[in-house]
Amino acid sequence: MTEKPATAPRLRVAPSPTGDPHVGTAYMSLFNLAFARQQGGSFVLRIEDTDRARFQADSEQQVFDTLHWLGLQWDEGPDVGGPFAPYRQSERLDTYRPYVERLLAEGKAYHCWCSTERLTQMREMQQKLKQPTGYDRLCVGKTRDERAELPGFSETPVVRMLIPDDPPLQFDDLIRGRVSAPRPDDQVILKADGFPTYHLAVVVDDHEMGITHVVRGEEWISSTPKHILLYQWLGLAPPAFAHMPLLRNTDKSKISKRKNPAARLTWFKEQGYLPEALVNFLALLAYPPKTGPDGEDVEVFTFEEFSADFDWTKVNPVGPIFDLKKLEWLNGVYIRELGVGELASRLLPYLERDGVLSGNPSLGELARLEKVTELIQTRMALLSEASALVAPFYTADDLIEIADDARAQLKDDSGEVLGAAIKVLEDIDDSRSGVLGSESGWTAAVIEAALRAAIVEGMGIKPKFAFGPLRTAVSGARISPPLFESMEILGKTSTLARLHRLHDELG
RNA sequence: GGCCCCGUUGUGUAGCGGCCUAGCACGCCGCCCUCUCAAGGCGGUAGCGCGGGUUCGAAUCCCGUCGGGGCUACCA
Repeated sequence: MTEKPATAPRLRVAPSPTGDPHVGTAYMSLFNLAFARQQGGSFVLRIEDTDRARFQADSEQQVFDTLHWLGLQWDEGPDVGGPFAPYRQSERLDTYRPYVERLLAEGKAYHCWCSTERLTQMREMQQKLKQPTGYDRLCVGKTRDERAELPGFSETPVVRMLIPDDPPLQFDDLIRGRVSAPRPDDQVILKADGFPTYHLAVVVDDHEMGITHVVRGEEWISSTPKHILLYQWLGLAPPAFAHMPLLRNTDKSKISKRKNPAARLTWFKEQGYLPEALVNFLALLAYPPKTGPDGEDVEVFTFEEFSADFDWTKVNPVGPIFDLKKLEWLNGVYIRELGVGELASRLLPYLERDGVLSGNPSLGELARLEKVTELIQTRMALLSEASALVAPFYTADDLIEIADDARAQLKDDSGEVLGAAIKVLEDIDDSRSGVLGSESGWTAAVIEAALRAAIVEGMGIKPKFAFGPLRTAVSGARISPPLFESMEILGKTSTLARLHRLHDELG
């Protein structure tokens, strides 16, 4: 690990393991990382697992996997360790305890024995009376026994902040400038189960871990006064804050897994998005692209390029709608930029998943895949789209199924066209010739010339209708990779078998 | 309800008082290329929420209004 200067910034992302990793976590990680790298600082991954009710055991590993997949690498974290370990809040309970004791001793916090039922009732009443909601301080200044006399008592107390009359309600934000926030109520900082709430844990850990910049979603603006108050009470210098805009669903609400499948990070991999395309896309949300030499926007770029001149003040505070259209386009751009071999190997997991290839393809199958990949590289927006295009090349000749829409396009003369094609293709010599001899007569160019001569010129049929039936016979589909190249890859025997099959069927 | 954040074409953005008859990209539409579909090339469509100010001049500044969003938990 390289040595960081003492003044280098330290940033963190702090997801909670409560289910499928959220796209917002990747979004926050990206901006945190961009700044950390630019400044030669550190990026920390901390797991905020203080909510034992929503905790999901496999979620943490999924966070690791998805962020790794995206190439957003952290310097310190639960899996890689670091000077401020542990990086799971559930393992840091002893760290929080003295802070709570101190606040209690200094009268800045107090025990509260109010039951959940009483609290709920109180809140409902406040809402009904259109009063601001907030704890009514029934427990302030009372001992356990005094409180136990009153209704709505719970044996296990929580600890609450005693918010003063004049709490700090403004702070400076790197993105928004001077920001105001609501007056907090007496927030719980230690739950009945002994776990801290987010508000206490985040302040303590950010301090203990030397975090200099707190970058998080806009949803936290209203909680920031509580955090600043805690910093003040504990005599700590608060970090710099940057509140990122929230990603939105199409209806402008905060992006959610229920309304938007793209809120789940794992979804992108399933769908066949490239991680570099997703990262690029995320960097375009609420952030302007650079301008090229001709005044054009440069919208395709690497993380390094993004990081190089990243600037918080350029972040747009308006929450962008997460619209997949541009991401699909970007994905296509990245697919086209890949080397053919690289693309083919990235296709493998999808082809296996869709049953096109086995998990252990033969050398011959792989060689063919590379040839096919070349044909379909410009024909995909998503990696998962390859399966349908590739499948005919790995299907036995007598198992090619003719799709309904392809069959519907066959015309009365399709049989004759197929017959003519068969006749002329049979005459092409596909034997390897010459001593150096890798050349065969069975090439796309030769095939095309023969077919054109026989059908287009010989029969006077327009190319579109001349080749349609052949495409259907060879691929079983209305849309396919280029026909002549496909025939070359399939080989003479296979091509003729498929033509014969449809020809015979049409009578 | 209260408090807070925000408001440029369908989407992402540029614009920071005159260079704006508002630029770029994606999308969409059309044309070209063409064996299908893509890719590629060319062209087109569409926007400053509204109302007041300030100013010689406002998308840009101020106020109001409307609209959207967030928070308002012993969730993060």
